[in-house]
Formats: sequence, C-alpha cells, structure tokens
Amino acid sequence: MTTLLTPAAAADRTGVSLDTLRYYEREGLIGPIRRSPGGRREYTEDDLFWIGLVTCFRDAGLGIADLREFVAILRAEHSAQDRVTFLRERRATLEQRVAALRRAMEVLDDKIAYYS
Amino acid sequence: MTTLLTPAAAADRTGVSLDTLRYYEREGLIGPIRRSPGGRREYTEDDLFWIGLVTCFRDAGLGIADLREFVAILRAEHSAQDRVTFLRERRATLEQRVAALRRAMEVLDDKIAYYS
DNA sequence: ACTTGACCTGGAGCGCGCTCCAGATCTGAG
DNA sequence: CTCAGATCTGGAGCGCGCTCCAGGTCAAGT
Repeated sequence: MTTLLTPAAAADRTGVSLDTLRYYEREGLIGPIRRSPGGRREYTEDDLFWIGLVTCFRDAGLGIADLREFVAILRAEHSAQDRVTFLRERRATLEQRVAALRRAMEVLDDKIAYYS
Repeated sequence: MTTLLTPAAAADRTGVSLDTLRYYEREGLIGPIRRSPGGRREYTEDDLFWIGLVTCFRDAGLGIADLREFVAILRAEHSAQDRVTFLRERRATLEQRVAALRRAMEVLDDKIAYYS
C-alpha cells in the first residue's frame, strides 16, 4: 500500500504552497493528481518526486512554458533522439545563464578588490 | 571634447531599448543623463559603461531594487568596509544561483545519459 | 516656413508567476 | 449529529520589468 499525502502534507514536504501546487497542476506541470472519493487530492511519493524536479528547474529560472514543454517531451511519445536534443538545448541555455552569472561575479570581484 | 550620443545611438550601442533606458533612469539605476538645451538626453561614454554594468547584473537575474541598492551603495558615502560587505553578500547570492543551475543541469545530464 | 522624424512626458497595458479570496464541500473529532 | 478545519473551484489581484501609446516639442533638410 502506497502512502498517500494530503495537500497540506505535500506542500509541507515539497516546500511549495498549496496554491502553487494547484497552479502547477492546472498548468500541466504536475499530475493530474489522483483524488479521494470526496474530491480531495492525494499525492503519491512519485508526485512528490516530480514536484521536486519541477521546483529544481523553477529554481534554476526555467519558466512555466519551458517546464510544460519539458513535461510534454518526457511524457509523450518521442524518440530518444528528440528527447536528447531537447535536453541538450535546455542544458545549453542553463550554461549561458551560468556564464552571465560568472560575468556579474567578475564585476563584483573587481569592485571588491578595488575597495579592499 | 567628449562625444555625446543620442538616445537612439545609446540604445543601439547598449542593446537596451529606448523605453528601458528611460525606465532605468526613472528608477535611478542610471543617470541622471545630461540634457541638450532642447531637453533631449545626451549619453556620455561613461553613461554607456554604467548601462553596461546594469545590463550585466540584470542578465545575471538581479532585480531592479537590488540594482538601485547597488547604485546607492556605490554612489553615496559609505565606508569601503560597508561596500565590501554588500558586494560580498551579492556575490554569495549569485553563487547560490549558480548552484541551483548546476543542480538542474545535473538532472538534465542524468536524463540525457538515460536516453543516450 | 514647412515637413519629417526623433524625442519628450505621464500614464496605461501586459505577460509572468504566483497569491488571495469567496463561497461551497468534505472530513474527522467529540 | 455537529462543528471546526482542511480542501475544493473559479476568478480576481498583485509585483515585477518592461512596453506601448497619446499628445506635444525639438531639430534638420528643403
């Protein structure tokens, strides 16, 4: 028997608010989450794991649309080749962000050196 | 004689739109930019340089408020110590972002490996 | 002088990613 | 059975960072 979590528990475990959980589901980033007979959401461990992935990418600055595309690619039938291509593209954009951050950090380092 | 640039030229050189240049000025991120007798903005090379810094930080994901604070710290009278402290804090938050990006990239790498 | 186009200001509008709210329903404790 | 508290839905509201617009001014060519 798989343990099911209430929305509150899921929010607690993932650090994502109830509203945001619902929002992500509406947007197709997670779920659809199964429901109890009464209509309440019941989150599985798998759901939590997936939510973790989503928040990981959100934290990295990917937008909702990006993530929706990500979900689509991983869920729908796509050749492994397509998936790899897509994933590599995403990886490249993340690397560009890292580069932008490094540039900014260099500027800060220069200023820090100047004032030290 | 220092060369002065029209707004259009400044936008062109910096890659920032006219509207955004005005917006940044209103928000106190740049300038105030000097004006011609007729009231038009005239950008100096120094202005352009500063705009470059601002866009560098914007590209790194810093918010307008962060940048305003940045400007304030660098312009107003503050001890070198204060400045260094502030700059180091900023640097730390940028490093956290890099870490978040790295985590996301690891996830992508795992998926790429899986589908390869 | 006239026209054209760049520029001015103040303010409205927009897309994103939530966040909040109202009003209804479900659930569990007593 | 009752009542409080958790959850439901649909939709409004919000902060951010621009972006766009109207109505007017300025500058340069003819």
